[in-house]
Order: sequence, then C-alpha cells, then structure tokens
Amino acid sequence: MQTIQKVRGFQDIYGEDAKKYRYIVNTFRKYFENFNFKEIILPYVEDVSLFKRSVGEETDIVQKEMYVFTDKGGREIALRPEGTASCVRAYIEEKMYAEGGYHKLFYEGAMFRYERPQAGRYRQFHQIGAEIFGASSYIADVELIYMVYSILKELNIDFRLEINTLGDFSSRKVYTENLKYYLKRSEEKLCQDCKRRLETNPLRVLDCKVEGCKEIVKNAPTISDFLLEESKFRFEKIKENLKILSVDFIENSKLVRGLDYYTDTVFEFISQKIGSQGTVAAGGRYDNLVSQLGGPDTPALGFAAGIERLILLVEKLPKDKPLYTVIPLSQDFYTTSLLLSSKMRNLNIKTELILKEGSLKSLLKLANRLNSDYVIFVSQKYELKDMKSGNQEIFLNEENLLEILNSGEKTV
RNA sequence: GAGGAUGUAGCUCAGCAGGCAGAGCACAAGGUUGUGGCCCUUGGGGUCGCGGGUUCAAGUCCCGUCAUCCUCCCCA
Repeated sequence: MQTIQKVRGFQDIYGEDAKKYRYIVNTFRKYFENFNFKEIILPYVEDVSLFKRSVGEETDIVQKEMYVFTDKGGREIALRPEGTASCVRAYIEEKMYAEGGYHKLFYEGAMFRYERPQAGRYRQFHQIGAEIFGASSYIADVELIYMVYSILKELNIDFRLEINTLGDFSSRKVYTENLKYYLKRSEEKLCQDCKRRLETNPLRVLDCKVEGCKEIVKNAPTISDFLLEESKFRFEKIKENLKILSVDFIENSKLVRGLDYYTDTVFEFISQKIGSQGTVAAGGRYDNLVSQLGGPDTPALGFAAGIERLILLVEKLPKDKPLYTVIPLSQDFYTTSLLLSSKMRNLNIKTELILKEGSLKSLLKLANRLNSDYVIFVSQKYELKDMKSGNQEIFLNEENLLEILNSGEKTV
C-alpha cells in the first residue's frame, strides 16, 4: 500500500524539537505575563481583503504567497499569512478602544505562506507575537524592544538587534519618491531584482547585496533628511533609553521591512547562524494601520518571532525532572504496580510504568533507553535502583518507599 | 518564480566499467539460570523515492515525476 506523506512545506514537530517549541513558547509567555500582555486567540482564516489592505496589495505575501480559497458561501477567504492584521481587525471589531487606555495583546500559532521550503522556513510555520494599541509614547517602543531582547537573551540565543526609523507616512512617501527619482537615473546599472524593486518597493534597493547596487546606494538620499522633528526625537529617545537598559543594538539606516504598514520605528533580531538573512524576530510601529482598517486613529506597534527559526537556534533545554520507572517483575504484580504508580504521580513524581512484557534484561534495557534516573522493581517487595550508581535498596512495604520518594532523599 | 545538490535497511551512508544489495549504529535473542550501560556471538529487517525508457541484464545509463536540502527572490 502506498503510504501517504505530508504535504510539501508542512511538517511534524516531535521529539526534541517539540520540546524546544514548548520551551520557546513558554519562555515568551512568561515574559508576556510579567509585562502584563493579554492573550488573544485568533482565527486561522480571515477575509482576503484584510490582508490586501494591511500587509499591502503589492507585497509578495499578498501577490503570490497566500493560501486563498472560496468557501461554500462564496466568501473569499485566506489562511492567515501573519498575525498583526487579525489582531488589528479584532481590536477594531471587538471595540476594545471603547474601554479607553491602551491594550497589550499577544498571540501564538500557525501562519501559512505558499513559498519555497528552506531551512527554518515552511508553508505552515508558527509565530508568537505581541501588539500594543493606543500607546504613542516612545516608551512603548523601548519597552517592546526591551522585552523581546530579554526573551532572546533568556533563550540563550546568539543574535544582533538592528533598529531604524522610517518616519511617518507622509515623509516616507516624499522620501520614497526622492529615492526613486535618484535611482531612476542609474537604473541601467541596477541588478534585475532592483529594477523590479524600483517599481514594487524602492526602499528594498537600499538593502541589496549586489556590489553595483551598493555603489549606487552609497550616495542616495537617506531617510534622515526627510524626517519630521517628531520622528527624529522619537528615534533619539528610543536609542538613549535602550542604552540605559543595556540593550545592545546596531543602527542600520538601510533596514526596511517588507510589510507596507510600518511607520517610524522598525527593528529586527537577526542571527547569523541561520540562512535567509537570519531574521528570527522583527517588528515596528504602525500608527496608521488601525485607522486604515476602519478603526479610530490609534497608534500601535508590535513584533512577531518565528518559532521554527528559534528552534534551530536553541541549544540547551532546561533540565527534566528525574524519571522513575516502575517494572513489575511478573503479571502478578501489575495491580500493585498500577497502584504504586498512581500514588507516585499524585506526589508529583514523574513516573513511567513499563507497559510491555519481556525478560528482565530487556525491560531494564528499555528503562535505560528511557533515560530513567531510578527504577523500582515490584514484587512482594520493592527494590529502588539508582541507575547512575547501580545501587539498590529494598523496601518491604509501599509506605516506606513512598516516604523516601516524597522526601526527595535518595539514599541508595 | 530562478539556479544547484540529493533520494539505497529505523538512522548515517557505501556500492556506479551496467552483472547475487552492503557496512556502522539501532533493534531482537543469547553469552550472563529475572538486573541496564562495555564486550562477544547469532538473528530479523529493503518495491534501491515513484513511473516509464534503453539493455540479455538497471540501485547504477536516459526521460518524466514527487520529496528533501542549499543559493536567490521574499519574509518571521
């Protein structure tokens, strides 16, 4: 019979990777909790137009990477390619703004983009991210960056942080026109990709790695000449405060983001250890997006991290609890073993009850492969064996054994 | 969407002048009379990714296809 394989670009995450996945998510959640972000559990599908209007009609994500289908009611639906759009939609639709103040939300889950699979890049991938709505102060930018920085530090990942400012919508628009005008004059010397970028996203040309393009970009107008005082002030304050918080960063005036909605602050956490330019987390401010999607004028900012990419970078997992493996020495002791295991688990002891039959040798071998720290042989008596030292101690009744286990003193 | 590499045992891979499909690890049994790891012996395991073609003969050559990895593009 022909076996069925998983769909291209999709993956089963199990074993060590699943452990890393959970560890990463739990670490993020711990910080979200401490920074008082509230979880929002979002749908995996949205109306296609949501992404067209937020991510940008011209972006690759919308143009060629979205999973789009028509449902039985004739609705044009997309599997979400990112989380921010849904978050903003929910903020508006649920009228959170009506409560006043500001809102700090986080989400986690699968995203879908139809693209060529690569290391740390899948068609279904997972992001964890957070958004802040209604906070215009630069202190929000600082805190968001600081939080992500702290999380990645705790995960013990090797990364660098790059930050930039794109200015507000109008000055960015003016700048983009100027840049385009400048690049047009040297269009012939640009690489094929950049000729295309000139039309789709001129800012991207700044980031091109081709020598010829780098040469042209060198004398191009820079965004800083077009920034409003307000934007300059924000950026300076952010840098100043990040330094005070001991956050290491690199100012990269060529850093641009692929999504259309960013304004002012943008940042990227990059690790050299993975390919594709190595971005593991990124985000920025998007002060116009909420109103653009029909909500009240609301400043906002956020970030998202790619969990698969982080899995590639996490090396050490926190230590597991010690494992106790219960081996009944014959079927006569199955019931006794079940009772013992159940009592151990009630004491919050990680307990593996051996579920198969076989020679003692094979069962002990199995216990060894399960990385058992201790084994308990069950017969008329109980024998506690320390797998590291090989020492054993005999207990004549369950009570005495449980007492020792509960006290945490392994005398063997 | 463009370019390149690779698919042989559960895993890592060898085999290519077309000529009986292999090794190490893992697994199982035993050596060791219910006690793991180290060592030794023996054993079970394969549609050589899939489909077609060339040939007396194809894992090996040719075409197609699917999948994986890498470089771009793009993104987290």
